Amino acid sequence: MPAKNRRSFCPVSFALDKFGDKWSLLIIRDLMFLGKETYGEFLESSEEIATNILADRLKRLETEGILLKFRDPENGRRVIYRLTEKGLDLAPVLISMIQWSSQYDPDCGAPKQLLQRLQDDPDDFIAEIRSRES
Amino acid sequence: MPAKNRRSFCPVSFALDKFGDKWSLLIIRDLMFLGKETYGEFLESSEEIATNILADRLKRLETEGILLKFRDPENGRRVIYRLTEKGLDLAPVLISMIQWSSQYDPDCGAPKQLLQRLQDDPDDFIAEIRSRES
DNA sequence: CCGGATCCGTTTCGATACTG
DNA sequence: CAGTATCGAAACGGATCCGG
Repeated sequence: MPAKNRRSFCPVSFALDKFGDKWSLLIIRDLMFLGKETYGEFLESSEEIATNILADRLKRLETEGILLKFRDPENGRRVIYRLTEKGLDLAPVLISMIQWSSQYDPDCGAPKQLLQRLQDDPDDFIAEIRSRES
Repeated sequence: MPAKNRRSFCPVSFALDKFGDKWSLLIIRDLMFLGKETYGEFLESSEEIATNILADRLKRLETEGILLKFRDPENGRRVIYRLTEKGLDLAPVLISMIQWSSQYDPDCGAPKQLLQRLQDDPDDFIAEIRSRES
């Protein structure tokens, strides 16, 4: 049976407060699964986020400690965004969303190979995400 | 390395389109973890959703096939909402959000016992959610 | 009463144009 | 390339009303 003290159960709303809008998780997906890391690359995503919204969400996610921002040491004009540990720890959330979507829309674009791997050994996949540099 | 065909990778946005707003996942949480099943019970949640927003989200989630609505056979005036299979299959998403929140805010209200159980044997917990009647 | 629908002031979002 | 500024559109929240 469910918990009695309903008032104090708010882990879901804690998470939604951090990334529960229309765009934040898409940015995190870009970083985690599509290897993107610059403002311009996020803009290229098929969902077509507006520039002001993107800037706002990047700022908020940085404030939340989910991603961090720094200049490319090899190209001072390039700004790079990267997931922090806290952001990388969102991998299971993204993965379960991808699995659910694939179950109910097989044509949603998740590669079969990726799905198989996520099912067989998700921890291995997460480990790879973490180890990825540049 | 990330996939090349970025255009066609949209499982995350598929999911967000279904429940990626401020309220839908909170309703699903109420159904899945707090044993709520009526309009009035959803209104009592600490996030204080407005009546018009609640009605709209319930309708949308029903349209998406995530929950269904029917009259209480034992009380014709009572309307009951319940998760469908498709809705129950969102359990891993909710669970990973709860785990993430608990990791970064231990005071967010997830009972230690629940967390332990989710970590030890999540499938067992999901099975219980599924088997729950009334 | 319960489960909404309607109206309306306010906040937030987002498309576009523009800038350092 | 990486953002701001502006301004109309949409969503939200609160109050109130309505039907069974």
